[in-house]
Amino acid sequence: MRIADPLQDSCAGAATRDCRHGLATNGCEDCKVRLFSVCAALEAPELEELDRISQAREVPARTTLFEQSALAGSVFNVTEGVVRLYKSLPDGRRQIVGFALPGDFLGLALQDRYGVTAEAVTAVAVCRFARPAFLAYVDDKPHLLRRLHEFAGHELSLAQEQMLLLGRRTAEEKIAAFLLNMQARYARIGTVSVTVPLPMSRQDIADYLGLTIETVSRTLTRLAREKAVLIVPDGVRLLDLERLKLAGAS
Amino acid sequence: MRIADPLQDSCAGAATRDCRHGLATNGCEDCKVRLFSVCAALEAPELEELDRISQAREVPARTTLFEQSALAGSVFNVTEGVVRLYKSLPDGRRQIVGFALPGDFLGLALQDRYGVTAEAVTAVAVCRFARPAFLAYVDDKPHLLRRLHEFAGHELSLAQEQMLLLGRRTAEEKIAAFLLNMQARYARIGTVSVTVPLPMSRQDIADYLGLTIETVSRTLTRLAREKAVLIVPDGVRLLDLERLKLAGAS
DNA sequence: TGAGGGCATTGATTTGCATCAATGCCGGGG
DNA sequence: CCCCGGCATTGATGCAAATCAATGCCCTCA
Repeated sequence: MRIADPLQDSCAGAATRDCRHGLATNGCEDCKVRLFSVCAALEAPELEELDRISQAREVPARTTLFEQSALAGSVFNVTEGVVRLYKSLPDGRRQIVGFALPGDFLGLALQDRYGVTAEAVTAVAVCRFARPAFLAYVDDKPHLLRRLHEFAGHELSLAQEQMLLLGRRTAEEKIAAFLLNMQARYARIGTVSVTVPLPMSRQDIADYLGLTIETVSRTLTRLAREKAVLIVPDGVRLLDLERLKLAGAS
Repeated sequence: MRIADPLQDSCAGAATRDCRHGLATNGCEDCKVRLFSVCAALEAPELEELDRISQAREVPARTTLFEQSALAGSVFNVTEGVVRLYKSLPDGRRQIVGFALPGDFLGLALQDRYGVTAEAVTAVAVCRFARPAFLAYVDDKPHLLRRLHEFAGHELSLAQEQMLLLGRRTAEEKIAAFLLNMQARYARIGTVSVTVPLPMSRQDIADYLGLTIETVSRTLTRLAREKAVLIVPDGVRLLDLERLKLAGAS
């Protein structure tokens, strides 16, 4: 099966990264570069152990990786594709709390149950760790623990930023912030381009920003009409960054 | 100075808790019970070291403990009172991302800058740790690191729940969920009562739930009119829990 | 090739909450 | 005692975004 590659756009040459477990940036045969990985320096014996407890897995779009309130049996590192994380209300209302891109960890909260559901938006490749093995591996490595903790802290910061967005920003500000944020995230994993890939549906974007599909669509077309963006297949080209930053600034 | 005590309400006898640093539940002279503290078992020598790097502090209402994007120099544990944590937009819009009650930690994200501003809502007592000392103390104690990490994971879960609330719930659902949540939190620190203390202003509640003061006020009076709650000075008495849970359930 | 389903766009209309505005309550200070 | 300022409540009105509804554009598949 061919894996959809969100990195391919305008970055074909440099996009050949396939770190299997996302935990190292050096010493690992499989790893090229992963700037935002959890641990920047693991030694060879540790890496071998890591390889033993990790398991690469590829799944097609719309696959559920784990479900909210299920027993948290695995920790995942996304290596290819996009995953949506969401919570649902009994009546079907949905809030996407984040999109995981290559390099992101899932289930790191280290609680006994998952707090969200994780679904592949595109075809996805992940590296799976059995939780007990992962915990055992991590437990006597303070530098790794520290790093994981910082990672969690960063996640929390992002969540708080998203609360500000959901609670206090207008539709246009939400869209602008979302586009700029996606561009920044793709840039970090190697896709530097004014064209931001948007592999998720309008419904996903709406459920992430606390809007409806119609409002997302209208706001995007308005931004396009005003020459702030250009809507292209599966993405958006950012034209007037100043205009967007004006709306989306933190 | 007399410290305002959110625990006093209907719990006068059991409310004599004054854990100075919030990091232990046994072996510590100063500690009575702190069920949700970070570490349930620290040994005597470790506690002495902890005491050396901690510093009790009492501040009046409206004091700023730290400001968004300031260098994170301290970690705090709240021992008395209520603290609001918020982010602001340049034009003054504000989103409160959480209220810290006794036992809660502030600045645990372990990033070099604070992501939010922390202000005392009531008079507040905190235990302050210098960050470098705290990090040094914690660094070679894997069990503590683990516990801190779990703590951060829990925070993240709460943040995600709040995103669902901000993005997808109606005004009435937001208020109901808020009241039930506050009751649960006070119950955990010893105040078991149908009367939930609300030491923060309507503006604070509005900024927490992504509403306006007027909507908060109207929704509360509607709930009161419908006999779901009874509004009392500095708080709300919950009358019809079923009705509230119907609206506020996760 | 054309029926049918999924998704996005666009328009018309409604509505939940915000905004604007007035009043009331209370506590502190002269 | 009364004035004042801060906060909460309540009512009238406005508006941004939701809802309802129609259309179009791919796809896929028979």
